[in-house]
Amino acid sequence: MAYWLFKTEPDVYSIDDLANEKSGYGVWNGIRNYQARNFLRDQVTQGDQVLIYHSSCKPAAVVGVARVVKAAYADPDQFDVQSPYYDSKASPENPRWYCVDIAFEKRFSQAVTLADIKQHPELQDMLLLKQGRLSVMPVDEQHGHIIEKMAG
DNA sequence: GCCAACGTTGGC
DNA sequence: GCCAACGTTGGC
Repeated sequence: MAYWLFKTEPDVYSIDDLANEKSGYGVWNGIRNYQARNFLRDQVTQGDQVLIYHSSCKPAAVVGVARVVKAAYADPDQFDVQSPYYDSKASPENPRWYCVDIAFEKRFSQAVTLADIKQHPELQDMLLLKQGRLSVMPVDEQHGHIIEKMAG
């Protein structure tokens, strides 16, 4: 069972928005970065755990956990001319971008901030600290456990 | 609001 | 296919 970290800007879509989805799950779409796309398309599996990370806010932090309920499928927004995520080079026969469905699992009583992670000696190897701009990334299982423990 | 990191675009 | 210019992300 793999761990992932998904970033989101809480102003756009927060963990509370995910928790409040009437359908019981949220569509994780709008990923338009090839490295993140490849993880999403090729490796994110139903049942995987996802650390939800709020970015571009004070403080940036891992705020809770979700679970993948549906593996990658073509992101419908890439075909929607009205959508900001529209991509003229993508077609249903040849999709370029993918999304997954995730279900809210829990919100941490205590968010684990980026500063907390930077201070923890055992978390120095996290991709989060090495590649700041990646929005979907794998997390070592040990690292995931440490973060869950820090959240109390 | 600034700026570093880094991905993408486009001219050659 | 190289690389400069440009745009975006995201922490501070």
